[in-house]
Amino acid sequence: MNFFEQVYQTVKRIPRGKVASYGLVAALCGSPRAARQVGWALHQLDQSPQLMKTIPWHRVVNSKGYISTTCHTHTADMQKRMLEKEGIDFKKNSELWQLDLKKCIWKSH
DNA sequence: GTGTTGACTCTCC
DNA sequence: GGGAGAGCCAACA
Repeated sequence: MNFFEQVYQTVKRIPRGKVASYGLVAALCGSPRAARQVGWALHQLDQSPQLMKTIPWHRVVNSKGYISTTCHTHTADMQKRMLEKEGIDFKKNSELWQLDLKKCIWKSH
């Protein structure tokens, strides 16, 4: 299993209504400092509509609770709406949407 | 095989 | 406490 697949497996385990940071997902994949690769792995989902349906990519945000996607096919606004559907509260923080990381962070185990 | 690229995070100052 | 800079690591070209 390569790193990408591990990322996908890990993200799939995030329960509804919870979020994880890139760093957390990376750590669970065995590379605590590979947060950027997690972002990249999720970026690749862009090219597999099938995987995008299966994997809750929207539950992954950066360590501050901000959405940091730059992708045109899945924008920050789209991600925010999907998370709101799952019961996660957002607040507007100087033109950026931020969620309460302390409240919805996913703790595995 | 080497250099570049990121949807990040940590450590200083 | 907040911002800037450096570090990180796997996939691509």
